[in-house]
Amino acid sequence: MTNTISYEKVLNNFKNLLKSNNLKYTKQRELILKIIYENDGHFTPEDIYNLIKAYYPEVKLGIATVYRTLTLLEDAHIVSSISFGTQGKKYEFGLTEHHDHLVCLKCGNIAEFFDEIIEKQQEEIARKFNFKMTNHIMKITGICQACQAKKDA
Amino acid sequence: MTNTISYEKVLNNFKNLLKSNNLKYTKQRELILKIIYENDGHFTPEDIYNLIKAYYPEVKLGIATVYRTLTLLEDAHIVSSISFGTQGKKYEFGLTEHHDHLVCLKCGNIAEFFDEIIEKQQEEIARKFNFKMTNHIMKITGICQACQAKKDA
DNA sequence: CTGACTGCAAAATCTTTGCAAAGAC
DNA sequence: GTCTTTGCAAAGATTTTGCAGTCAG
Repeated sequence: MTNTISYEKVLNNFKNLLKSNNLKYTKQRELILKIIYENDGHFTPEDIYNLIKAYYPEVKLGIATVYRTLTLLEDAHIVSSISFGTQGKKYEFGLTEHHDHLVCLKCGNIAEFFDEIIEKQQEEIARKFNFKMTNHIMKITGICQACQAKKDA
Repeated sequence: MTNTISYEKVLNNFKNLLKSNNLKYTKQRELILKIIYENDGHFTPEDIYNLIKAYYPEVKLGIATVYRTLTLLEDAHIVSSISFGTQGKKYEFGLTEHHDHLVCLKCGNIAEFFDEIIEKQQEEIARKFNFKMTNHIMKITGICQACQAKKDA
């Protein structure tokens, strides 16, 4: 999903968040946010770790910091995650319009969509159950068009 | 969701499945299926392991067998699973009508619902993307009515 | 300076695997 | 009897935690 907020604004958001929680602004935290913002897509913590190692080899970084920062960013709703059972989670930039996912079982690619009717119905259902909805996810799994086109298997 | 198929039929399904794949019918496999069928609900592999230990203390059972059997049952669509990120999966009996879930973040309870409109829209979206849908899940997370009623925190 | 942050390695979870003994057919 | 299954314990995979040194404010 295309980013609708400038990186400048996002970074300021983040800085303010840190400041107001007595947390520190560090190079590692900034780069983790930046990588996710700039590389539109869905990444595992390890992906993010590797990307930073590749793009910014001069920066010291441990995988634990990636995990800790992702938790921080997710709590602040700056990133959001999508779970893959045993195979962990993937993270994406979260300050876009809400959307759901189509996950290809063959190539692992993730497409996004937004459907007004589904959103409305979800709210309706939560209301019906007196359920205070804080989040909702929808994931359609199957085979994407590209993989269907491939001859093999 | 209430079971609409008798245990007898389910068991026969399973036996046939085993036979036609040259697999063996064992006490452990039967009990795992039975526990899931009889205790309507959502269970972790460990839950299932503990339930069987409690109800059938005379049967020898290792947790690995639970995992192996759940994989088998899920492949056969006899059970289905719902993922909780790092915290593993929960399994439920799968030969019921399709339905989605409302997961309470406080008490972990899972409620179920079915919405025709959402189902239709999902198919519509898959069609739009030329996506061959094999599965779809929807999970609404939040606070259930009971937990909202509790005074604390 | 002071308290938060970091990397590292160890620990914790959850799940899978290797293997010899046991069991189904 | 043969080939699959099982339990156990060890190994894997992913994520979290403890800690001493480092760094931001």
